[in-house]
Amino acid sequence: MPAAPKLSKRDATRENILTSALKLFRVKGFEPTTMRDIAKSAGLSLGASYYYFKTKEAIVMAYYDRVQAEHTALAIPAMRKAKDFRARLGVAMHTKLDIIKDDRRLLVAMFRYGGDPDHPLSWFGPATKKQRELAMEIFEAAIGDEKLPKDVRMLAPRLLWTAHMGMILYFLNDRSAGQKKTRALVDGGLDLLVQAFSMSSAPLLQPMVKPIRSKIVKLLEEAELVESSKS
Amino acid sequence: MPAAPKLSKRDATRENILTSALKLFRVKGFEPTTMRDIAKSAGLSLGASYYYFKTKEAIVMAYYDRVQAEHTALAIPAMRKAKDFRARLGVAMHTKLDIIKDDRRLLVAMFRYGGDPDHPLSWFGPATKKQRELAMEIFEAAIGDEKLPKDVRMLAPRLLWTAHMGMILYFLNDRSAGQKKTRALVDGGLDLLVQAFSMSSAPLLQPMVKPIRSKIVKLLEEAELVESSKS
DNA sequence: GTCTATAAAGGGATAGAC
DNA sequence: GTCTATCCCTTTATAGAC
Repeated sequence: MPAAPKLSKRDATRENILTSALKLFRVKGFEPTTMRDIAKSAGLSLGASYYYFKTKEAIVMAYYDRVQAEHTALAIPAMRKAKDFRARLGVAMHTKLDIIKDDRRLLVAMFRYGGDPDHPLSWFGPATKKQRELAMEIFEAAIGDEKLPKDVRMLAPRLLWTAHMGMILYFLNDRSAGQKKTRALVDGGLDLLVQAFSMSSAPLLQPMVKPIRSKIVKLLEEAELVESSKS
Repeated sequence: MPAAPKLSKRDATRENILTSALKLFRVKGFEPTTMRDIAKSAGLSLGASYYYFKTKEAIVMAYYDRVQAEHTALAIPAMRKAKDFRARLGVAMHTKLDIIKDDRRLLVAMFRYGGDPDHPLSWFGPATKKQRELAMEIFEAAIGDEKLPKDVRMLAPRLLWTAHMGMILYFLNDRSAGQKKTRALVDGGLDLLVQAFSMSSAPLLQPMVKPIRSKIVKLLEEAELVESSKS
């Protein structure tokens, strides 16, 4: 661990609030924890807490920024040591679960405004853009130089990001011990996915696969779910 | 239109509140509309409104019950007239969009607690079970007697329900005029889906397809995303 | 059973003083 | 930057009118 960087007073207070809030969220859940609880636990007034975090959800956002940074720091080096594509994908997904494993109660808040395009915390809005990009970089790295058709290569990071969102949704609802059902689903899902990738580039299957691939690409481009390749 | 069924006073008042609330939600959105607004607009006291709807979300739930009933009433007869599987699927999806087309602002409230297993309005909870089942019955009917492998046949309604949830999520975020991007995505998506179904049962492809199918079934059963077939 | 009126608990968010 | 006071809201509750 590097010498703890001297935190400005501002950052120290922020950190203090964040830590207190996460502790409470983990124990009581997101909704039952009030900003008054958080302020008290951090030894601050309610107003001061709002000075640092404009909304309760903003605290969860700050937590999630940290998750993303941690995920990058953990997954990228570990993937370098992984022996193949399948292994890299496993690392990408499982390290994410390792990081959030105790935080099901608080992650629900992240899913709250996904469907609401008018909300600043929408999944597709600018407030969450950096998080999306960071996450997608990890999947980018997981693919690495795996040999894939160009269009599949282009789609893959977003596909993996979407699968990873689904994984988190399943994880939130997974009451099995240690969320082992999620772990199993990830492993089985990735096996299938890798098989699909390899089929997508198998030379013998190209006559059947290629027109399907281009239909998919066209559909997603028109839906603006991926950026158009010709622009 | 059949002679308006005589509503009990209770039902008339409920209806009145619901109508007033929906009007406000459509104009102002879900969150900015207060129960006070709704009560005033319905010409009732705040207490009376709460007498009929315990929470603000309960109003949206009542709306969604109505959507489901309407969807059944609209889609089932229309599907009988449709000429084939693809057409029935198109009817199932597009009639849903027809019904909710002006209600993007209020449907966001339905997505709010989807990821939260502790919330009564969770997507997977008992409060929303009847809605899920009603929706799945429609997809059941859309499949009809289409010739499909037994395992695919079993999975298909849930697959379609999931796709339909994705459609709604896209729809909520679709700012194109008349949400025509959603319509196009549905059409293209269904074309691909039907192609996938037909490949799943094509005799020539069975050697390749069958092991994949059983892997998928096993995975979903273990994840309890479908009920086990052997029980 | 249906409703009004009213109060009050409790929480998110903000204004403005220090 | 930090605090107190305050606003407005959801929700619960109560007492009583019809």
